[in-house]
Amino acid sequence: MPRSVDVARLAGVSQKTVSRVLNDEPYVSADVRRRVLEAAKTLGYRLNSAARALASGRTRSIGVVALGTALHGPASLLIGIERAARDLGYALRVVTTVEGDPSGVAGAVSSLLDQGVDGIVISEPIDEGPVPIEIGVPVLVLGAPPSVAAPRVLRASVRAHDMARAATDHLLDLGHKTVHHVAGPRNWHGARDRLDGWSAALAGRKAPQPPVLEGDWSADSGYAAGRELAKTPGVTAVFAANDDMAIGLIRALVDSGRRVPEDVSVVGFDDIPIAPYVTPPLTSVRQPFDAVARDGLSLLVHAIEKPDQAPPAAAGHPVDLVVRGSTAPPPA
Amino acid sequence: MPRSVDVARLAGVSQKTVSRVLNDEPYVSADVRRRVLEAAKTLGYRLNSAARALASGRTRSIGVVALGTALHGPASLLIGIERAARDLGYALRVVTTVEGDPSGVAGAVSSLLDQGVDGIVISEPIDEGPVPIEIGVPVLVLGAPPSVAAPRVLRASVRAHDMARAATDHLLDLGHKTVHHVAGPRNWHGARDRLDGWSAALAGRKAPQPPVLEGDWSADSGYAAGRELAKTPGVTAVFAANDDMAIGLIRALVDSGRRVPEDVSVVGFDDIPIAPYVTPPLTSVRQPFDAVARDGLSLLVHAIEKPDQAPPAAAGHPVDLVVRGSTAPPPA
DNA sequence: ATGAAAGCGCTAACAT
DNA sequence: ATGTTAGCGCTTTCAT
Repeated sequence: MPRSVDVARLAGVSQKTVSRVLNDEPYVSADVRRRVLEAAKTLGYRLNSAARALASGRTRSIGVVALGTALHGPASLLIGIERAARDLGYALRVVTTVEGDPSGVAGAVSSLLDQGVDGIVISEPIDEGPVPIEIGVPVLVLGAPPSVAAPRVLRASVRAHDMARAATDHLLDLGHKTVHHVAGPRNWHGARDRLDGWSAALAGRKAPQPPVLEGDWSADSGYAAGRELAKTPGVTAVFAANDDMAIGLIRALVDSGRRVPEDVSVVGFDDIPIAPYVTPPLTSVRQPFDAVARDGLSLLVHAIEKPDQAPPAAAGHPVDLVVRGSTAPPPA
Repeated sequence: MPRSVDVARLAGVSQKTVSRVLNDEPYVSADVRRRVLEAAKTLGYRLNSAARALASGRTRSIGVVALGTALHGPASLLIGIERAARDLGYALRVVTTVEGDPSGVAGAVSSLLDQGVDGIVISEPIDEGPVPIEIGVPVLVLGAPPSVAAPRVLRASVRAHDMARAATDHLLDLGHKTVHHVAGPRNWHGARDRLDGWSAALAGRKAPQPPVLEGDWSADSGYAAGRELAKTPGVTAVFAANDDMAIGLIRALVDSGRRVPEDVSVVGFDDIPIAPYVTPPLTSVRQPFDAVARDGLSLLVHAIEKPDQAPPAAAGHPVDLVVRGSTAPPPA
């Protein structure tokens, strides 16, 4: 493997100058820069990241602690984090956790610290309690209210409460007297936020609060909830906590002889890629995973690179309700 | 941050001895070992991985190139890879690619090489063609036939062909004259393997090969295929290339007045967590993602740590067909 | 605008 | 069973 001295020799400059060029530092003449880059290319030279990390004290990498699940939301968020990190010039190191393992998050954080990351992202959709470990680098907590000890703790999340409220308000605006809710598992904070947003919307209109059905995010649990709701008199509008459940719900309603949206309107949550293609096309609220990941990571990188400056204010993404064919005014 | 000399001083030994203890090297007395570990704990000492990597030439990390999708299969495999790597004592660095980006895989590999990984896993369910970059470390290719240049190229994959064949044979064994197939997207090699296995099973029994319907992995595309099949006379058995499509397919059949499994039997593929809980419980073939990840990574780690020894033979996991309520003999 | 020298904190090779 | 001595390949600091 060629080293920077080899490049320097070939380009006829000092090793330090090679370092300058490769790090885009100022005070290098255009001619020298060109020669260095050419020499590097000729030799197939790559900067040694371990040496750089040792000398500079920074690894240019970010660690992520994520729940090991293939569910749409968590997996999409992880992908968003990777892209955002890469766009900001950071590599990503990932450690997954298992639901219900109490020491999981702390252990994962510890292994990231061993690897020497410049910052840590904790993306745990299920609240696993405080993280009992001292973290010496900035931390970004996604979704959950942070309960970690670190020099700098940032937070970013989708505005699930407002999004759920908008979904519910949309149904109320159409004239529905109230809106039923098929919630996600209680221990997911995202599910709780949606429940609260739904509840707040109903309270805001003084609409009655029907009992909540709880699913497990799967289309099938939505189907079961739909069978239940089809038996319940007076159901004209339902807000499901994710699109999969909404799709199962619609099938159950249709199987039970209720038309969607003529008899019952349904709103989902996530706006998954197939939402426009189901029958009827699903009204949903888009989860801005990429945007949240981008905003969160830019906060984190800011904290890493400019530790003494205050973090820039989070933008806050507009709620993106996508109205399609699954919602309509209630039957006359 | 404390360094190993600090630990050495506190424990009253040389710095090298600290290194020995922390690396589980032989020739350290029990007493010294205890003292060193205690001193390390007292100081809250962590090995500096950059220094270790620089001195040893190894990073103890593995890079993964994975398609950036939240679909069940790819996401599950990624999680399996992370766990397997961690169990083997390696950290994971992840780079995602975007479908259809021709230079994506090469670029991702290049960025992993810059980070200095000891080995690379390429987990791309869609064939993106050969990877035009020289890789100086062992490579594990998951699923696809490898077309990369590296000192050592390993491969691991689920036996999708045999699994599809077993699923199809199961239906033929029940007495069905033939089996229809709802395939995945043509550009996914997993979809092609399943198609081939299905086709081989039919050929093996000299059963007629009905035209194939192609879905996009979603329950909804399965539903569309089901509507189509419900119109086709003589359909008594269907093998769907994944469980989501199978579930949509069943709903479509039921919506069209066909009973499952009395009139039509359906087999899925993946054995996702909810497969036992749908109605009727879904017969499926389990994809052993964790096992494949484990096997593949142990091959890779072997190639990393013992470059001159031949790789151990891959075990090859038994096909795991889970028979549930969605399959039965054809109607009389 | 460029270069020389001095580490960063470990592991490797060689003592003892 | 333990210690000593050299680097690993960069960045940093200070000259020029």
